[in-house]
Amino acid sequence: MKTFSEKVYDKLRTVPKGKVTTYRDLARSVNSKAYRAVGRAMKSNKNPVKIPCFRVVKSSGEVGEYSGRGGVKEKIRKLRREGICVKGNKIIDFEKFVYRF
DNA sequence: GCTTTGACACTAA
DNA sequence: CTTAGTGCCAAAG
Repeated sequence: MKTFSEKVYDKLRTVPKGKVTTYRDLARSVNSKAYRAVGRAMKSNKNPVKIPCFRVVKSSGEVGEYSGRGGVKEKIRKLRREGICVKGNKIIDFEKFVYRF
C-alpha cells in the first residue's frame, strides 16, 4: 500500500503539461479529502525532480504557496512557461487550465 | 500513539 | 472586496 503522498505524486504526474490541478481535486482523485495533507506532502518533497509541484494550485484560482527557490514567484514563472498566464497570484482563465481527473 | 501543524477549502458576515 | 471562523486529514515529532 502506497502512502498517501506517493499516490498524490503519482496523480500529479498524470497532469499533462500546460495544465494545472488543485489541492482539492488532487486529494479527491486519491479518494481522500486531505487537501491539506497534499500540500504538506509537497513540502516534505520526497521527489522534487519528478514531481511538478508548481502545477498544483488552489481551487480559488490563486497559485497558492511554494517552497522552492524563489517561492511563489518562481512557481508563477514556471506556470507561465507552461503557457499559463498569472496575474498577481491569480491564474487567468483558470478554469481553462484546470485538469479534471 | 497522542498532539501539533500545514504549499487548503468553504461559509458567513 | 476582506476578515474571521470551522472543517479537513496525513505526516512529523
